[in-house]
Amino acid sequence: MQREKACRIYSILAAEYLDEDTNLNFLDFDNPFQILVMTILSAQTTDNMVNSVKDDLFSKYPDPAALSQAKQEDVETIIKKTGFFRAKAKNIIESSKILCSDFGGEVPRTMEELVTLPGVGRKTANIVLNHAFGIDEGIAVDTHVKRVSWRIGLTDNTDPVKIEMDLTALFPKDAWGKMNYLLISHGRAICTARKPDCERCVIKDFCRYFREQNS
DNA sequence: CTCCCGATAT
DNA sequence: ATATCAGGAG
Repeated sequence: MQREKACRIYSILAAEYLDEDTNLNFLDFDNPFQILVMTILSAQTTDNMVNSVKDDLFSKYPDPAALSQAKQEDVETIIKKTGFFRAKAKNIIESSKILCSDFGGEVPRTMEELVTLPGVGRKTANIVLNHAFGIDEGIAVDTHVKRVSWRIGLTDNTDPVKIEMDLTALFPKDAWGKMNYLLISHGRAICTARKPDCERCVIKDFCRYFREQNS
């Protein structure tokens, strides 16, 4: 994929999904601690499901100090709807302990430090860096970004790290956060996993998958 | 690679 | 009934 073509795709998607008021968030957070915890909870569930437990979770555990001392069973009950609740409860409690012991109770601002937290991989770290601190370290590659960028032909890889390298090479740095948002928006609305609605797709003329379906 | 796990769409 | 959802750890 050439940069010029990628840039064209970006422009079309931006016109479709971005306006001046778009905040680029799917998770409803108030501070870095919240976006960190909520992104850990977002694995293999919907953003709406994570947003629905926000108030119950943070009214009881508003900061790392409080969550680090929580009973795992109590946290499990609150976050159960998000799935993987035992592993996630353990991870957000343990991560809170590390925030207190190693980072002065603050969310660290580097990739290397963030991925030391249990439940935090490269995707979650990229989300925290971009949304909490406005840092474009890379592009968060989740299931939507992976599927849509592969279908379009922005990448030929299936490994998330390689996909991220392809995408960051293709787009200017100040577009990385927006590209993540655009690919997810398009993946949810049109380029769905099961039955993509190619007829209503605004970038079908640039899409490898659409071309192959009609050949 | 498997496991973690509930809610929803198809 | 089964695939899928803002993934990560072992």
